[in-house]
Amino acid sequence: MSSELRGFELPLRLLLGFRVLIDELHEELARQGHPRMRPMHGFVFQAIMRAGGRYGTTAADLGRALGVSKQAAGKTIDTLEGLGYVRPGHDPGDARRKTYTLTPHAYDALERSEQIFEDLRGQWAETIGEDRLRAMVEDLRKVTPPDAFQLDTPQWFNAP
Amino acid sequence: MSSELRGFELPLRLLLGFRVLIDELHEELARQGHPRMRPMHGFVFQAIMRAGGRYGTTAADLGRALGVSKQAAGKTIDTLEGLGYVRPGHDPGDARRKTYTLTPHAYDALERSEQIFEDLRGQWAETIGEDRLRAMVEDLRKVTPPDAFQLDTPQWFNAP
DNA sequence: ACCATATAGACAACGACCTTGTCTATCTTA
DNA sequence: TAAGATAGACAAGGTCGTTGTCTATATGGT
Repeated sequence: MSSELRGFELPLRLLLGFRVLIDELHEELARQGHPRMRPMHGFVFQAIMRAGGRYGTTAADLGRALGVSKQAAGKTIDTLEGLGYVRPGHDPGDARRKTYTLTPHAYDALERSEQIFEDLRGQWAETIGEDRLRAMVEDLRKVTPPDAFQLDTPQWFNAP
Repeated sequence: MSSELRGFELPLRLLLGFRVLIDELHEELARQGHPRMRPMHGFVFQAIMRAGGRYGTTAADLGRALGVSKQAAGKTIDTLEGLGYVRPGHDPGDARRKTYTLTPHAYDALERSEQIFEDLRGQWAETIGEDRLRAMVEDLRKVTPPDAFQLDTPQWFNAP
């Protein structure tokens, strides 16, 4: 950081911290049988779990959960289906709904992600101290919205 | 956060912290005469200052600094020129180079950004304590690369 | 001084991902 | 039972990135 731009350091370090964790996560996931999984997908998996009804999640549900159009969500689902992470189903009570549920492959990715994040967290704790790391997360919770899931990150970053 | 996804909280909070700061920055910048400025642009301004030669920065320079192709950097520069943030110049020693420099309007945006970030930082300090905030940045410095400027964030997030 | 190589920039084609709009089928509700 | 809402399919278009190609200009070895 140049000295004349001191104020930029906080946001920059937050972004870099996120990137470091996500990059290392996906390097390790690639080694563990998930080479095609993208940073976006973990968020999408969680949105699919949250947004779904009794018989699964539709593209329209997912679009609402992610803050994108149903068409965009539909294309994301097509990609995930091609990668074997979701599988189509149907809602017996509503013939319009084409639902999707996560496959065991997706749950495997989520479980491995959880383990890898815990390992990375352990490395951070070794570097900065367990108490300081706990304080960091606790403090970030105080300054961020409690239940944010509409990330829509890619577009947001340089949207019109 | 659901309890079964505890490991996701650290990266998620880092991303949300970044988003909160950037969103509030740009809301305020919009009020202060920079309504068309995008999150990407602040990074680009800094890259233009860093990457440039004696007579300014070329699209090729900027592309290298940002980690994108010279064509993509050229389009970004066209946008910034249209918004009045950069102005073309030339290098008397090299007729190939079409250089660009930041305009006073861009420096105005950078100075206002600096001030707004300091205000936001002050709000965070009130919420979590000045010492804890300083500790957070210090700790993040220990776990992130010291001099990262190849953010290429939009593409990275859901690249192929 | 000369020629091979590298680089800047312009232009074109294309791909990924998002958007809006439209259409039909199906569900819900007054 | 009819009106309105919603799901999904399809098409067209925008933004932003990519690679490839071409010309003009520098640079460096001979």
